[in-house]
Amino acid sequence: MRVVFMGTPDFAEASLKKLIDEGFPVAGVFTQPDKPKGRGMEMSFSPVKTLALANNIPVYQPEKMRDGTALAQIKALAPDILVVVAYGRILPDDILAVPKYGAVNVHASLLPKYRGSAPIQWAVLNGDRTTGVSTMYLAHEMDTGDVIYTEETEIGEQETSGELFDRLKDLGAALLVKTLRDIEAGCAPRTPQDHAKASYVTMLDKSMSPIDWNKSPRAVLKQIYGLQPWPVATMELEGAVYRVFAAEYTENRTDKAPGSVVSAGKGGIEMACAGGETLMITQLQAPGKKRMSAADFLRGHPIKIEE
RNA sequence: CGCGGGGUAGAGCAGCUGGUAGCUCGUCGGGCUCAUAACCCGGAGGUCGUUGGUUCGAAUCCUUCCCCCGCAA
Repeated sequence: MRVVFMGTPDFAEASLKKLIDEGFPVAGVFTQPDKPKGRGMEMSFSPVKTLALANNIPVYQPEKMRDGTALAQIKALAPDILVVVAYGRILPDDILAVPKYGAVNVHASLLPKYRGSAPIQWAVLNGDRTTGVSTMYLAHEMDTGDVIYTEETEIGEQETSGELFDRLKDLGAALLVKTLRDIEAGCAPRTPQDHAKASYVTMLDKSMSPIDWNKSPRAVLKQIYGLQPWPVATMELEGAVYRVFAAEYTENRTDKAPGSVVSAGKGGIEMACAGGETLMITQLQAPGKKRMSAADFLRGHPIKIEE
């Protein structure tokens, strides 16, 4: 089964690696054009490109998908199937129609829930207990295609989006292999999505970072873990904005207004939330500093508790 | 040359209008206590990231490089 792979970030890299390891012939790889990244704006390759180069797989990085160039390249590669994982581009129908088995996609949610850009993060942010990965056929509209397989997994109470991301990319890769094998064997199921139950999620942005202490401790905690590794929840303390990385539930109650510091000690910084409940902040990062435990932070930044 | 913050005892910080360094915690020893993440007394621990320079003298001023962090992508 001759494969052409399209993808860009590490989530896609995991799937490509699995395909290579499992012996699928990958005829070519499409990935986003190189862009300057990081401090110093150095040019960098996408994880998928780096992996493809290391395996001597031809890499294609078209700027446009609809000017015919990409279509010609794909036709020349003559794939049996097109595998698209977090490529970051909408593919025109004429490209999807090239391979005889069509185009399949790995999506990090239990479709039709969480169609869109950041399904993993939103599953955490919304406090879901479980989520999963799905493989589906690509359709004209994004994430609406028929589902092939899904696999569910639990979300840890204090699991960050990044950690969940790492697990799901491997689950997705394994599910992709199963999907391709069964498609080739002709025994892959094909289940239309229940579009009435569909939900959509958008990309995260920094405006979601500031913590609203008028929410429940669990909602705040999920915000803290869901926004990692990016854009990271933030809180204001004595005039400065801190990035918050970890928190623990408490049994305590307080009369103080949400957002007040209830206590600050070795256990962390205890903040008042909605309904008199509190949440213990245990790891944060001051501007220009590395992230550190709240206890370490307090040694150099004693906090005055207002009665 | 994308913009900016920072590198000082094990940890977190202060000192930075130049005169060989201080705070909190930790650690070690002793004391007090039924007891303690409590309290008291005492001790150890730092070539102040690196290179060169200015100076009678630099953590403090200028310079080289390294590393960390945020923004932007």
